[in-house]
Amino acid sequence: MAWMRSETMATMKDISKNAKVSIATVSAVINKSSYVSQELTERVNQAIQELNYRPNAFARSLKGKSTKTVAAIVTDIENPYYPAMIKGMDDVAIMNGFSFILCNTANDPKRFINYLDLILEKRVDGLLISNISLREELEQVEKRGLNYVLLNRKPPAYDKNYVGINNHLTSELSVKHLVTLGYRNIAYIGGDLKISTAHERWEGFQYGMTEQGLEVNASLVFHGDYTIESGYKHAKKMISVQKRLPDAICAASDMIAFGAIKALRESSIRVPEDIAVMGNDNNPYSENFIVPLSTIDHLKYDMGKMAMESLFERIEGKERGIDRQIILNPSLVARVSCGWLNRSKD
Amino acid sequence: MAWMRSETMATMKDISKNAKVSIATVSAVINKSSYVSQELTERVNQAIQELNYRPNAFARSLKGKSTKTVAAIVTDIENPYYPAMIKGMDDVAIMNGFSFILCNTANDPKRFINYLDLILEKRVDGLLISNISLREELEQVEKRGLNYVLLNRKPPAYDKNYVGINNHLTSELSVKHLVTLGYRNIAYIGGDLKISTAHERWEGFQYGMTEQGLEVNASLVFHGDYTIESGYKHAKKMISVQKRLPDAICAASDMIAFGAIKALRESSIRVPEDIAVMGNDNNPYSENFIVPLSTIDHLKYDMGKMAMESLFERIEGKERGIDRQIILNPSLVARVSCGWLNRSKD
DNA sequence: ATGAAAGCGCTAACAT
DNA sequence: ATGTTAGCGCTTTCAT
Repeated sequence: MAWMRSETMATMKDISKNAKVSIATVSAVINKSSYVSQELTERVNQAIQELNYRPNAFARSLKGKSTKTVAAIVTDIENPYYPAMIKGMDDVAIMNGFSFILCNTANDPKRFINYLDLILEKRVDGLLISNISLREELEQVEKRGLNYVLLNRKPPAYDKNYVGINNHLTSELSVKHLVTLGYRNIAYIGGDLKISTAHERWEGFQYGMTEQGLEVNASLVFHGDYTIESGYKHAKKMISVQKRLPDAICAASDMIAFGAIKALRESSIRVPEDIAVMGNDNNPYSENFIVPLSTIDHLKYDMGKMAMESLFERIEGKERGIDRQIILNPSLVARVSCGWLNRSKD
Repeated sequence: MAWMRSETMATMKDISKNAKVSIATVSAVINKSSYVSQELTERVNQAIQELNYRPNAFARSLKGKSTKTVAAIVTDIENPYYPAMIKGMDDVAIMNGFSFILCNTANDPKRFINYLDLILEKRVDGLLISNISLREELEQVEKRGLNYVLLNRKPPAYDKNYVGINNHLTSELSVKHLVTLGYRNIAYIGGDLKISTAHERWEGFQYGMTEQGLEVNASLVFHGDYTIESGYKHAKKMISVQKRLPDAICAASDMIAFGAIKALRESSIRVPEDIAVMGNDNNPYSENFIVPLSTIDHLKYDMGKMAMESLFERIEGKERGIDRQIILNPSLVARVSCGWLNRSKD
């Protein structure tokens, strides 16, 4: 009765009995690994249909080497930065006939370690990790001998398998855009400097300012984290402390920009009329934000895609697989939060 | 050399040799399945440390019954409706010590079938499916004898394992909110009626209108799909066709509302001053949308969570597991797109 | 308290 | 062209 939920699925043995052939023949038919006569092939296929047979992937990879499985550990699937990235990974995995285990740590370091062990037990062929900032976390990965590539964030001075975007350039682009539009007195609200991307964006900001012949005003620099709350808090502080507001804010993430704009609006300061705000990362929310946010796009889908491709090169190349870093270039997305016209300010 | 990426990991046999005990003893130590002397236990643990051993989950579930794995098939991980739902599922899976395979079909029916077979081959213990609308798709699942629970959407007249929200009520709530605020001439822009949720929301709208003693004006009703584009298109059409606009729009999803508001703004029609717009589903974008959107919250996280809990009941209860449907109640989230005050319109 | 050995479902080398 | 058989890593009786 094919329609019944059979507690134990049919096995090759069942097929071989049903089709009155040997197990090896069944295997040969399924894997097309050697010639089998028309007749037996049919009998076997027939039996497979009848018994609703599906090979057991475990038994298979017990013998063989590969489990045809890859995994990814990401810090927060609810953060809009990641879904596109995950889709990029998944698409490539599928394309290669691999299955893909997604592990969401929800920013819990304990869950991270648990996942590492789980992945080991599942004998996964490769692992993508989005967001390792601490060298110790990386060590946990390496000491387990996992085949991995890092995504997005990386620990200090890491120079191996990594795919990310040129964060330094994101800020340069921001500054250049702002300056082109006529803004010169620019505040910076950044992320946690312990995170590589935040660090790079901050460096890029300083570099960009210098390049434009501008000075970074230390009283207009804030470091927090990539959240709405942090952007809100620091903008509030800036508003209350400064007698004269800067004419632009360069935020290190769109979330920060959202928070800053909220704070600004609460004080009836208009964006972009009174002050320009530049985001960074092109969050899917940004286009339709209260004020459509000018920002820097990060090619998140491609990041995931290329990271997975890179991982597959390592998997294919077995032990070898030369370490390499892929750095994607960001691009400017001009919307309305920075205005469009050259305004002259006294 | 523990730091080396060993192509083949240590096995129980290796441990047993290293610790000079039998394989059975190793197994007993690892699973605490029978008493082992202090001394041997230590020797075994020692060897496990040294060889960096991790049990092979495959071999394990080859013998035993359960693979300790669940899967979920979702239609679109990039749609902001789902990440929270997925997190709910994942959290419960983790809690139960199961691993969780996420399958994203990207709305591709072929990928759906492929995933079904994959899941079968991996001998997954249970499956969650968000978004089956077609009876034929369900049949594919059932004929494979999979242990599943449906989420969010369901095929017509489906009365088995399902977790969703009361879509009928979402529209009732919308209408009631609108009417309370003084709106009476209400347009409806809905989704694809072949989708259960869209159908239910449309039914709920009609019911709600009647309940409020209002008539549904057929020329103000549009059915499309849950996208920005669809909302935009139908609002445009309405604007161009109607000599006199309704005083409110009830949209069947936040995306539709976004699109409608876009169209409205393009025609310099203000929201909520000139027309109120009500969303549905409380998309994470909505709070900070161009005009913060009043909408109906869907408890997406809980949907995922409860669906997974329901699935575990089925897994635990083996073959049994009574079929049941869990319907969550939505709630109103009043923001600015519908205004706050009772306005009198002639 | 410990160990030997059978067997889970499959693949692949070897026989026939 | 087809079948026999030895493992893969582990769990689990069953002996000792």
